[in-house]
Amino acid sequence: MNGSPTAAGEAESLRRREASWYEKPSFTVELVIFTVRDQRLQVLLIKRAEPPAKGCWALPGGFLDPCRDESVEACAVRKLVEEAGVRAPYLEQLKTYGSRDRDPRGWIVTTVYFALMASDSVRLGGNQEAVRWAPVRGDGVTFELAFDHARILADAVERLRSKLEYTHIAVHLLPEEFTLPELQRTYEIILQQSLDKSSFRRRVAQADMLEEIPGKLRDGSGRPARLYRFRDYDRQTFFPRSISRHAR
Amino acid sequence: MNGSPTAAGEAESLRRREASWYEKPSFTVELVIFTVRDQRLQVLLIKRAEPPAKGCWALPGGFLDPCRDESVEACAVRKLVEEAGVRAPYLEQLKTYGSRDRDPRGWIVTTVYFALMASDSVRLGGNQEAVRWAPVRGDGVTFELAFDHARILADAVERLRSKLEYTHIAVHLLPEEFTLPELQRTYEIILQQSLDKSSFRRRVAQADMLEEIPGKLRDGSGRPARLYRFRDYDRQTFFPRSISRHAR
DNA sequence: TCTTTTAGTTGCGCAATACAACTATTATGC
DNA sequence: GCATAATAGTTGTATTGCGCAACTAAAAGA
Repeated sequence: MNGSPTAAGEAESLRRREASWYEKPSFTVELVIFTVRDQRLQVLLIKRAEPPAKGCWALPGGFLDPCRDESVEACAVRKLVEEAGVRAPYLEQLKTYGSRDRDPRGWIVTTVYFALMASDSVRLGGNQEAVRWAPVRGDGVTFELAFDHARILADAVERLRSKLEYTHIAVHLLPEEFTLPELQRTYEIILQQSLDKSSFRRRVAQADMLEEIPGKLRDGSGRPARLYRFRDYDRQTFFPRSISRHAR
Repeated sequence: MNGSPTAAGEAESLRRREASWYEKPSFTVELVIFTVRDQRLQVLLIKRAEPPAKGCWALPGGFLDPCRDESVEACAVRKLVEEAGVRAPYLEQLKTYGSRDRDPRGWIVTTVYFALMASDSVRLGGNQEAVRWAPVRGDGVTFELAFDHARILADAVERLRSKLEYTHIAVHLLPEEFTLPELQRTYEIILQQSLDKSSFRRRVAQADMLEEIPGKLRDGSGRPARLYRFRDYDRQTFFPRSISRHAR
């Protein structure tokens, strides 16, 4: 964007800006799409149809198109629609990965987004056999992934878990209407530990993020649970414990 | 990295990968370098010597060099040395910004890193008049910045504040040896609120991140304060309160 | 109607916290 | 030297929040 303050740096930067032979790194966008199905956290993968790593499972994504894409985020939204056939449940930038050795084709910079969606809202697009949901065990899947995608997935899982600690994003993994036991089970599946019922409900109530849907109930084998809807898609903070609490 | 699953998408992606006329977006790295000086949070800015936005203050940074830079992070480290003349106090990836309209030259993708450093460790490189520390008021500086840098700075300030809530990173804004009152004042300056002394010290003690430097004291106008050193540069977690606490 | 199953609430003991008051150690002015 | 100011650091305590377990509630099915 701008040169370094040294004269040499400026000259070099200027040369690069104007020289058409200057080789830019390639730029791609990839997605880590999570859902919870069959009592497991799952991630959407695509079988690569072209080399390199042909036949390997990989995260969906591809090259940014400066003509069609208004922004990196718009590119991610476009790929979300193309790959998973969904609109915009929850999309957040995860991190950008870029180095000389992560792809045999050379210098590639990749900005990774992670998305959350309810499993029932997914309509997988395109060739069904080249797309799959893979259950997450520990910090990744049980088989090999192309390129550095195992590392990326591990980072995404870690981010998901840590955001669960202090935000409400788990609601985006459920359908629009859900029960508190379902919400708690979602937390437990992802965090891989059971939570205390009364403490969980106290937190949810304190945060005041859900509104009850009057009258409606969802029934299973026991007493039916009340239905709730997520109220505020903008607010994110959840946790009453932070260092600001020391303020006086 | 790979094409979409549809036949049309694959063909298009293949064409792009192989066609040399395909125009990639430009890629740059920029830095938000924070320090605390004169009881204020300050950010390092550079006066642009070239158009566009010539003469405007902007965040330091520049184009990635695929020949010299091993990775995006290595590029950030290089620019940190070039611009601020420091090694590696604390460097973290903030976010990637990319859209058609953020720079008049066209599609530019920028990965922004934010760095923390002690003000006494800074040796500003190059032309002194083109480099300055600017105090942060609210979520930015009091004057205009080039491009979308005001937005980027606001995001960086927000990230810094929120990380202060649950990590130790404020220690990187202080010299290697510091006192607890200095550390607390650093938190207060950035969070813009006063904190309770005994609670603050309890937290620091619980986290067990500092080691006392025996004997040494730093004296001001009253009783001298004990000196401490940061122990562990790797660990990050700070906060005992999280939803995992509901586990049983 | 009795048992099972799941939902949802209540009450209590323990532990963490906020707040305030206290002690400690230096410099400074008389 | 002694009182005072200034800052560092500790201690005590009322309150709050939390984990835990026991309880009630509402459905299905035998």
